[in-house]
Amino acid sequence: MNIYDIAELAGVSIATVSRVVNDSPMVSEKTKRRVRKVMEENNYTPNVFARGLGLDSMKTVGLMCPNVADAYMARAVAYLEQNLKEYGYDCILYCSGYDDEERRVAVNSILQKRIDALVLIGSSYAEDDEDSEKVEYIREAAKQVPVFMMNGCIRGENIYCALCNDFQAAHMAVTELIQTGKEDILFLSDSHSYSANQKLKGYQQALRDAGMPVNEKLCVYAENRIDRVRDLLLSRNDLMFDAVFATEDGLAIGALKYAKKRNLSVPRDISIIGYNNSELSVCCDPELSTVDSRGERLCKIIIDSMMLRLKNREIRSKVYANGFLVRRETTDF
Amino acid sequence: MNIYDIAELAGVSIATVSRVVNDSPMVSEKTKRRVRKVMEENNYTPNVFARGLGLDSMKTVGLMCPNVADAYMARAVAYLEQNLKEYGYDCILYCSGYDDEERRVAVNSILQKRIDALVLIGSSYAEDDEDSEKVEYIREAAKQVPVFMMNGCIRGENIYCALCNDFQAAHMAVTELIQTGKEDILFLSDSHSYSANQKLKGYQQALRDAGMPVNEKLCVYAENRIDRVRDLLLSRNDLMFDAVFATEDGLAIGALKYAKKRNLSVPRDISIIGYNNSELSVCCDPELSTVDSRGERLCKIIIDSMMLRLKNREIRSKVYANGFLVRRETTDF
DNA sequence: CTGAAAGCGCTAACAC
DNA sequence: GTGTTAGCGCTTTCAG
Repeated sequence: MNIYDIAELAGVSIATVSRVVNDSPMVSEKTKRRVRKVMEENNYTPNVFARGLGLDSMKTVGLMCPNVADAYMARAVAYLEQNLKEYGYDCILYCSGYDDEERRVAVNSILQKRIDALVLIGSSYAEDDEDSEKVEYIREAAKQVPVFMMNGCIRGENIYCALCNDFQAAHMAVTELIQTGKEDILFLSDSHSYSANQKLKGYQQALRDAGMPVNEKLCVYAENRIDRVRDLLLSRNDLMFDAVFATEDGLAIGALKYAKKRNLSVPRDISIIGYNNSELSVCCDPELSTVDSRGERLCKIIIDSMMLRLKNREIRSKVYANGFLVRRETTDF
Repeated sequence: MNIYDIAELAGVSIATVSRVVNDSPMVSEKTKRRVRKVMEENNYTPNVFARGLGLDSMKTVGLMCPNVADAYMARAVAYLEQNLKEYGYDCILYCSGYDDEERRVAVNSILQKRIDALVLIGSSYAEDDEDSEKVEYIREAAKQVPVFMMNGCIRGENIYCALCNDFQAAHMAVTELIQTGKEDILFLSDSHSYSANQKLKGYQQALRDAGMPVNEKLCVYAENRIDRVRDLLLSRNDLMFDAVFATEDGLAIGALKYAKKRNLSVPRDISIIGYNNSELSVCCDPELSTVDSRGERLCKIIIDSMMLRLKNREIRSKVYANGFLVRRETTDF
């Protein structure tokens, strides 16, 4: 059943049918009704390919992230998909992995689908060094479609970024720790992404602002796996700390497991703050204080800007949201 | 840059270019090389829409689930996407929500994208009553594309199901509980899906097989939210139980929180078993014994069958995988 | 082994 | 308001 069939059955031309499909105002209500009736009776739906060919768009946006199995990204994808759908856009999903070459390939593949916009989810798409050659493929992509980065930041034409102000959030969280009397605060991270580095800077600045020393040794990196983190901390007898600021909830829980193994009381002997306010943070015991990094807010910003951008309106190329601390049992307050 | 440009530059006809693109054997290696060179030099990629129009396929599969933010579904989506990509298929993602009407709409929307296959993730797509009118829209969809159900089961032409043998898994888990001397085992669930009902039957059968009574009161349903479950159990003073078999890890953790609040020792006073072997199960304290419901295995089965099916081979319409118990601290063993 | 040409189903400019 | 028609870029007979 195609447009010709409908046209014939309705006794009009295909142009008219097309107009009805696109709800053009230049068709009389009467014919519209008639054509619509035929379409419904025959359960007609326009062929998306033909439509795409003509319009060079299929109303699809590409969603790309290193790994949807990650809770943070999954939440973002869920939110974006949900809302994009309401604007009539479908999503094609692409998990790129964390490897640079894989990513380049992934972006090129997804571009071939003639998506209307691309959103890159997660801070791993941007190294700290904004001008790195490594992200040239993203600038290249932006020549074809508008690129939206969630928690990443690359300066460039047609690239739009929405980020949590990680510096501010980390500063706030660490300051909180300091105020409860903690003196040796461990910075625990699993990455050197732009975002992770912002958190590090916030951590360091908070210490300086409080007139405390910044001990390089207290900055440790570990794979984001609970058992690994626990074992690593257990093995580092050289480290003395009475608080942990982790850049991911998973890391924080690793620290919690470490504390338990060491028979340390939380938060008395050791306070812990995580990041992302994920489901994990309420599973553990005691429950984890954590920074809410405003995932939903960022998604919303991205969708709103995208819709404006697709109408060729001017939009801001960089928007921040402030994180806030969710206080639970792993900190005093 | 389209097929005509390439044809001209390579000094051949568009038909030949098309053949090269599709790696047809009826082109001499020599011309193939020449054409390929031109394509690469000009960075040519065929227009997917035009291609779709001709082939009536864009090598895309539709992935549908109620909610990707759910860890189980996110993992499934991640796995499927990853592997489908290797076969040259892209994924369009559609989160349908849990409402019946939404689902119907979702399936129809996704079908309009002319996907090559549809996979329905999660047991919520199938009610226990296999012949329910409610799932007619799925049978309807199967008339257009092969439908693959992960953990759902509907009998029908062109519908293929891969499921965890939840009956067996539940039976095994509950039997384990019984063997450690537990007598009042609570069945805790959040749904009446096909899958949830299989678990219930497994639970009941295990009790019967052990010559124990099946107490209807010990079968409770709650929303899958840690705090809700905890509060619900706290409020049910009429319930006496020394073990919990939960159909989701989240529910089990709710029970764990309940135990803690009540100052019950786990697993001595109360043993707990969850379901899905999710990340949550190792976050909590003590760590959760849980049924591994073989998500990856099911995904793999689905992909393998899909590839066969798309080559018009015969495949089995229903395949089971057996679950197994991951023993951790919430049970004795 | 290669080329010419007829679609695929729709949009949009143009004519009436 | 409505119809005619020329594309959109590719696949696929059918000839040669």
